[in-house]
Amino acid sequence: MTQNARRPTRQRAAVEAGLADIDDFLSTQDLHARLRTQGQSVGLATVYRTLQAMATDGDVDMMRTGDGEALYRRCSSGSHHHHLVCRSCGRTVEVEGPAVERWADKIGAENDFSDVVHTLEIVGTCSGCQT
Amino acid sequence: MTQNARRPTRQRAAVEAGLADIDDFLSTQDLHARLRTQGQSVGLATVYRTLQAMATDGDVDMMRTGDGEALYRRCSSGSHHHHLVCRSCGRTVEVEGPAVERWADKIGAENDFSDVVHTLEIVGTCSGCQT
DNA sequence: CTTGGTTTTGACAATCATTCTCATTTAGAC
DNA sequence: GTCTAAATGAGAATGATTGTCAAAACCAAG
Repeated sequence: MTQNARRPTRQRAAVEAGLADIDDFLSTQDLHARLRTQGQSVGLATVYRTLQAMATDGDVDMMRTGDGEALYRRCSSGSHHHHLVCRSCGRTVEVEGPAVERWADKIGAENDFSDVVHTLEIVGTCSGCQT
Repeated sequence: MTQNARRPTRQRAAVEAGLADIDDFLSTQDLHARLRTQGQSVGLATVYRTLQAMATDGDVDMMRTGDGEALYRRCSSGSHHHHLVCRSCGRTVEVEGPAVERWADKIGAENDFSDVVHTLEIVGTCSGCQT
């Protein structure tokens, strides 16, 4: 399914390297800015294209902020997990739920869906942000 | 937390009525267009504000398309559920997972997060769209 | 029924992430 | 080197969403 027919280019390498530096989710714009700061010259459109391609190939994790912005993070080598995010300060806790994974896969199978993936996000107000 | 201090206005009623007509998810823009077609005069910004308010108050379901667009649908009388969406044709199946609800709440509580809500979406390719 | 204070609305400008365009530059194969 | 398809980049274009702010609607009190 995942066509690894992507060409290795300087820009792609830069994106991968930039992603490797960071442990958090960051937006395409952020990554682009970072690369620029580091003196790497990569076009914004290219960063968009590359991140999207990597997401489709499963090479990075992708999630969306509450207002629909796409965030990417280097794939923590297969360990699939989800996030508990504070709606106020953005603090993020990674959580795992094996049961959820199984449940999602089962639901997909029951309905004859293939290549099933799922996104799950828990949002709340963290203790530090409660008035 | 959810202030039901919203004022009943003609526009709010129109939005609610428009939503009641439809069984599917539709975008703010769509709803606005529909209302216009029906001769209802409601400003676009108002539809945005109203839908968002209703979503916060839990009066409508909200989900996001793959490209981040917000879709709303009249809340099927409080029954919280999730969606299995076909990445190709957009066909949507509603699914429920009580265990997931409990799990999400537990995770929130364990981390001292309050007002915990969660979003979960399962995406796959439905049987009709498999090459 | 007026008055006054507040909330809501609406038209339109402004934002801003993302996508598109298309000429130019590469990577890879021969 | 030569050729071709894929990749890039600069900037324009798109399009959903949000901001602005004066005018209109709501509600409670007089």
